[in-house]
Amino acid sequence: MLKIHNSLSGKKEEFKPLRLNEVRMYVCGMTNYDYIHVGHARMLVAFDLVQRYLRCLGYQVTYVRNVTDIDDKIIDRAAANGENWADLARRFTVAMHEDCATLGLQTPDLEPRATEFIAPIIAMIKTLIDKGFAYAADNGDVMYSVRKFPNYGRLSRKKIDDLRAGSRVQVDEAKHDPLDFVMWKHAKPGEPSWPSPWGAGRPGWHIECSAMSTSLLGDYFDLHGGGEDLKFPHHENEIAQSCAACDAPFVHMWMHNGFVRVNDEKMSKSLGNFFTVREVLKTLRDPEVLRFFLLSSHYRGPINYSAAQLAQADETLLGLYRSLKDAPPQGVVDSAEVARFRAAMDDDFNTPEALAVMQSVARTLNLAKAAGNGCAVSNGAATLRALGAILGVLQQDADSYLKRSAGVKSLSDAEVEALLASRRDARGAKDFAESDRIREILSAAGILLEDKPGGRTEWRRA
RNA sequence: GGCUAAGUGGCAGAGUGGUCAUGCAGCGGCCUGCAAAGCCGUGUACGCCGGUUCGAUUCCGACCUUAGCCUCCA
Repeated sequence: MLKIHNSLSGKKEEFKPLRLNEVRMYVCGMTNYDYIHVGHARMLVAFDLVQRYLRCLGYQVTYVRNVTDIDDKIIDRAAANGENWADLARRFTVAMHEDCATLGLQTPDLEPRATEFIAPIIAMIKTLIDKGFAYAADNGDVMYSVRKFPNYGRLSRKKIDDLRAGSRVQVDEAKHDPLDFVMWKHAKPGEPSWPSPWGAGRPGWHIECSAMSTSLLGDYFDLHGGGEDLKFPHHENEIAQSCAACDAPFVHMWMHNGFVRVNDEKMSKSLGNFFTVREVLKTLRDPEVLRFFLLSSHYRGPINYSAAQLAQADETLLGLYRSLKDAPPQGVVDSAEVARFRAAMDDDFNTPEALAVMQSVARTLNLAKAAGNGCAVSNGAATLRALGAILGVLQQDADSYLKRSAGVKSLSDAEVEALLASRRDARGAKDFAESDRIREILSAAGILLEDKPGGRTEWRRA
């Protein structure tokens, strides 16, 4: 039985799809005006995992992750670059797709872009005006009247009056109430715009997600996810819009992932303490290390990003690949271990616990190796790979993974093999001084050796 | 100020009302020509103070600390 923490109730709840065997989920994706950073990667990986596991449980999943391709930041950045805003958004969307693929993310079933949904957006705004939830302001913007929506603040547990008291928002003269938010922004000269009943303009961020999600998934769907920082006001506003426009509950369960921190501070563009996925990947043996690192703590909690942490993830993952190495194929998956793994995942996607199960499978496998029990070895490897497949890790060839290095290769594979051949001769002649000398040379070049029974020597890169 | 999370052994990180997380690092051992890897063993861990309880790291309350949201943000 799958339990998911629902932000709406603040508790773990049993997950039951609204339609039999079918799960519809929407995740707030990226506004693409720059390369994605590790914080974005965490969100992306977290919901990729949710989606994978739901499929693994046999649900037919429709996973929608949007792209915001029109927005103030895109316009500003494009202007600063002297670039066309649409080109800039496209360029960084391509880059995001590359990064997603590198991180082993599965492609969402649908990836709507805001600019493709202008008509539904306008229709929804119209409905909201007709129903009295919104108004066209004097400056040409269309605003949502927050106070008209009775449950406003329910998701983020905020009271409207508290918000008002603590509000640091500069009061916009056009707003009837400082809390009201913009759904349609009138275009200033030179800005990209679309025609609308309220004049040329562009959609606000919140209405995009309301329109895209309900257009594609219906008035009431199963899961809606995003980063914790979107809970307020973005998701709160989505609820206000969608519920009011559709007269439906909108979303069954809300999921929010925790932040990536750097020195105990949120990693964010505004603080400037961010690391792009691209630059981080350059320092790693394999992109899988970053994915594994992200999986090593629970998706709702905070995770501290540091080179030391990444190094630890690398070391642990290396150990798992070492277990997998030289295992004969065609093993039988151990259903008891799968059950343990699933129990962990069923508990609100507890990946650290699931990883612990994988460690115990690895130990069993190592034990079988030591005992020379080939059958148990291949079964263990099959199990480990099957569990890894659910998380999107451990699917690579073990030997080539181990021979990969994080930095620049100082010796080619052929050079390593040549040195090993001389060392083998020296060992054969019991010239251990020479043998150790060669091992030192290799070690200095980042090549680690393992002598196996029968005079065979294996190697990997540090 | 309001609201929300969180404080676990050297580090990272789960979890639980009373036996074990797990990984990395350390220490001892087996194995090895020596290593490495692997295996076995090994740590008076649960912010502080009260309360409930036969028993609390786990439940309740206060307090302290940190982070986040209240403005764009994954």
